[in-house]
Formats: sequence, C-alpha cells, structure tokens
Amino acid sequence: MTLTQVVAYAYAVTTENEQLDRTDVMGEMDLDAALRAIAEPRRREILTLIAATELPAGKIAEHFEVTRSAVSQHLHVLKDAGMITERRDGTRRLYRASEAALGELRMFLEELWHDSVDRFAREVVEDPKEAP
Amino acid sequence: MTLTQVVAYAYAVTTENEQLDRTDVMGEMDLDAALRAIAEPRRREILTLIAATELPAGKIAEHFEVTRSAVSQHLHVLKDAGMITERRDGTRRLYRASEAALGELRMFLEELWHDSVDRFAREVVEDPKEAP
DNA sequence: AACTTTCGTTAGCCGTCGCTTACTGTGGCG
DNA sequence: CGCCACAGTAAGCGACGGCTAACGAAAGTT
Repeated sequence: MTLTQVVAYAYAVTTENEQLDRTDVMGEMDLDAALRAIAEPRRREILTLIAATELPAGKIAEHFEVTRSAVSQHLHVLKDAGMITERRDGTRRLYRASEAALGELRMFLEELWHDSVDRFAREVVEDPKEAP
Repeated sequence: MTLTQVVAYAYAVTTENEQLDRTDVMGEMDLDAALRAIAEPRRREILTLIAATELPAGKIAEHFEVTRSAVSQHLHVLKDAGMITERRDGTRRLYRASEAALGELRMFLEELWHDSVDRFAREVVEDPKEAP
C-alpha cells in the first residue's frame, strides 16, 4: 500500500461534511507566501515541530531562544501563508502543519524537478557521451 | 518505466569519471540558501526558464523587465545556493537548473509532507470521527 | 471582581534584499 | 591593437523582515 493510497483512504473514510470543513477552515495556500514563509530557518523549525504533532503556541516557543512574541509573529506569517491551521482550546491556541499546503509545495518542486530530469534523460538518449 | 528508473538509467550509462565531474562541478547545495533563493518570484521564474533548457544570461534577462544587472545578481544568488550550474562558451555564460539541487529540495518537502500525512493517517485509524 | 495564564499586537530599531546606475572585465574580430 | 558584444561588480537607495519591549485581550481560577 503506497502513501498516496493511505491518504486516499483517509479522505474516503471521512464524511463529505468533514471534508468540506477541512478545506473550508484551511485558508487557501498562497504559493508565493508559502515559499517566503519556509525561507526562514526558525519558521522551518516550527513547521517540522508541528508537522506530526499538534502544539500550543507556548510549547512551540519553548523550543527557541527568541521571545514568545517573535514566535507568535512567525506563526502569524505561517498561518497567513496557509501553511498551518489554528484551533482554540480555552486560552490556548493549538497549531499544526497543513498537510494540504505541504502537499502543494511538494508538488511545485516535484514539477520543477520533473522538467529538469526530463531534459537530463533526453540528453542521455540523444548522446550519452554528452551527458553532464 | 518510472521516472526514477529513467534517472537511474541515465546515471548508469554515464562513466564514473563523468559522474565525478558532475558532482564536482556542482557547488554542493545549501538548503538554507536554496530555500531563500526560491522565495523570490523572479528567481523562481528564472529557475523554471532554465529547468528544461540551457540559456545564456542575456536570453534569460530578455524575459524580464528589470535590468540585466538585476538578473545577473539573481543568477549569482542562485549559483551560490547551488541551484544552478554555469558553463562558459566564449563570452557567453550558459545556465541551467541543477537537477540534483531540485531533487534535494523536493526531498526536503517530501519528508515534511510525509510526517504530516503519517499523523493524519494515524488519527483516522484511531478515530475516524476525529479526523480534521 | 481581582488575578493568573496564555497568547496576540504595536512601535520602533537595525540588518538584509532587490533594484538602478555606473563601472570593470573578457573573449572574438576587423 | 581598437572595438564590440556579452557579462559580472560596486555603490547607494528605498523597502521589507525579524527582533525586542511594552501593552492589550480573553478565558479560567480563587
């Protein structure tokens, strides 16, 4: 069973409404903003932190040596870019990486890489000796 | 035949020395610099331009409405990040996207996405109703 | 109601970024 | 050699980004 199949199954077993909620809550990913967001090392660390686990802002901030304010601003940037989702629980705000957004970013690079590989393979076929 | 198999074949038909040259010439990709490089829209356009085709600096600059100088600086940033390779032919400098670097970037996001998907799949298995 | 916890927001500082304008460098050609 | 086409480099400017410090806001707790 491939990873993609697992995802397909996961979506399949959720109800239609739940799926609507899911795509609804997630503020559509902005590719430009997303790439700018992950260009920052600390934001990348935050993203890896909440890729597999949901965490409150405080717990996230503990992992860094900058102010909680700074982390809060990073979270704001990530949220605006659609890279993370926010869920409230009392005074806490729980964050997690948006699987859909990560998938879109992944696809963007996949396509770019694909173009590059195509060219490379073409050159090899035309003249193996010229292959870089 | 999958894409990965094509790549494997392409590498296989090149000689060992050629492969050494290939990895030698390419200034090891810097993930941090690479992500900062593709955060800029114009640099991303440049990258897509030379993903499947090798182009001289002048031809690249023609596609934009900024100065050739600006494009030259963008190319410098991309090269420093290891995202592109440079080959000289007379006074011309031919650029192309580094397939290896694009692959590494792709892998980085692949892993991040993978972590996120794992979590999502786990939640569904544990309690489908709780799936976001 | 007063206080605490958890967290976001604002103002302002300083460093970095992308751009233009000028200048410099280099290879080919008469 | 002198010149031209093709490029990178340097200086300097306006804009933007990330940080801290101080403040604001909301949900529990006593």
